[in-house]
Amino acid sequence: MARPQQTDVAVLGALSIEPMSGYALREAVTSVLGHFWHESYGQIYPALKRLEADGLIERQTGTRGNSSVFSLTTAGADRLDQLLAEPMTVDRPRNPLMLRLFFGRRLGPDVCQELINEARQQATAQLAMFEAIRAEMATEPQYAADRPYWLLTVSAGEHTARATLAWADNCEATLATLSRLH
Amino acid sequence: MARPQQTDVAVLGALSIEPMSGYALREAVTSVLGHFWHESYGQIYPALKRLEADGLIERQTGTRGNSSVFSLTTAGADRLDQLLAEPMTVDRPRNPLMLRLFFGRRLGPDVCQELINEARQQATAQLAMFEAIRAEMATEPQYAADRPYWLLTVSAGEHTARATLAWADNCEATLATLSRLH
DNA sequence: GGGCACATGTAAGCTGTTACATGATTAA
DNA sequence: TTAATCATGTAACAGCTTACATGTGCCC
Repeated sequence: MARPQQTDVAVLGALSIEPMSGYALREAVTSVLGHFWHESYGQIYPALKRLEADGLIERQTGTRGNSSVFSLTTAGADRLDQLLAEPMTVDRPRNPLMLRLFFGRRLGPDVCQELINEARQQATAQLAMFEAIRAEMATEPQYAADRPYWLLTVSAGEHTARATLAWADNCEATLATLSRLH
Repeated sequence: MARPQQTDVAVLGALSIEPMSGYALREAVTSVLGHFWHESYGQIYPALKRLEADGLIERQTGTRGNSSVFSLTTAGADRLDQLLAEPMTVDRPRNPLMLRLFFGRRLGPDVCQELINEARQQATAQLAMFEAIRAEMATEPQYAADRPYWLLTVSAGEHTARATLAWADNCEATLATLSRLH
């Protein structure tokens, strides 16, 4: 069937920025790609094993006893470019907040308002996080060539978060009316 | 472990609006919840079987030979309310477009621009779809009590789509500059 | 010596998709 | 009659999470 190996893109991509251990890879994916991507250890370690067996990455012994540092091989870089150029898999959305709001009549306007308030708080927290990411990037001159692309994803996150806040404001008025009619 | 059964929420929820067959259920989920939810036959039919065995839904013989119409039982309605009130599962984001743009340096500015143009077209198509949904809802007085909640989800989709368009405009300027430096 | 962060990996099991198999009804 | 749509279901498999098992090195 060969669905594009999305995990491979993330792993090879991260190692293309700089060599690191599986643990650091997970850290990097969580903290840097966290707002649009996710990988668990159960995905990462088998992926590293497979990619190593395929000659796409190389393992060097790290500074600690049992630790390894993985880096891209030439074949790995080619494979990454090939994967990046493949058509993207359609994302099948599953938004549990929307599912609840759609059946919101059963929950009532006040519970719906609480759910939306949660979403608002998350969006606010995200905007603060993006602010911090921008500040941090400005202090790291070594990634200058990648930075403009990274900022595209930060900007996307900011636009989405601000859209959530605007939407939440809209909802508030509607739900207040419904609540008054109780 | 008992992760909340999200499929059950969608199935019970849909049947709470009106009784229907498994096939119609799939249709309804795809067309009505499509912009924020998804279910496949491989999920729906086993779920219907299980929910029937648990006495949460009832099966009546439909108009066609082998067809069934499912409707909520009282226990099913209770279960739905219970599931809706449960905390939402955290969504683990996986946005293949952002993953590609993050490593966009390897693709180059022109390919990135193409990817963003695709996203823009999708957002435009979505806005047209939401327009159509609003028009259709206005002609269906029987769902008046649910409509305000449904419109919350439509509004969310519209805000997100407009945010995508604004973001795409932003990106275009950045990428045009990068392209000129080639 | 104890706790924490770093580090690697596996196994069980659930979720969800895809492809397949089958058949009824309706409209052209 | 034949194609499209309606309709039900299963089996194989891919993807992913969680929990577990194990160990190192550093700092207090």
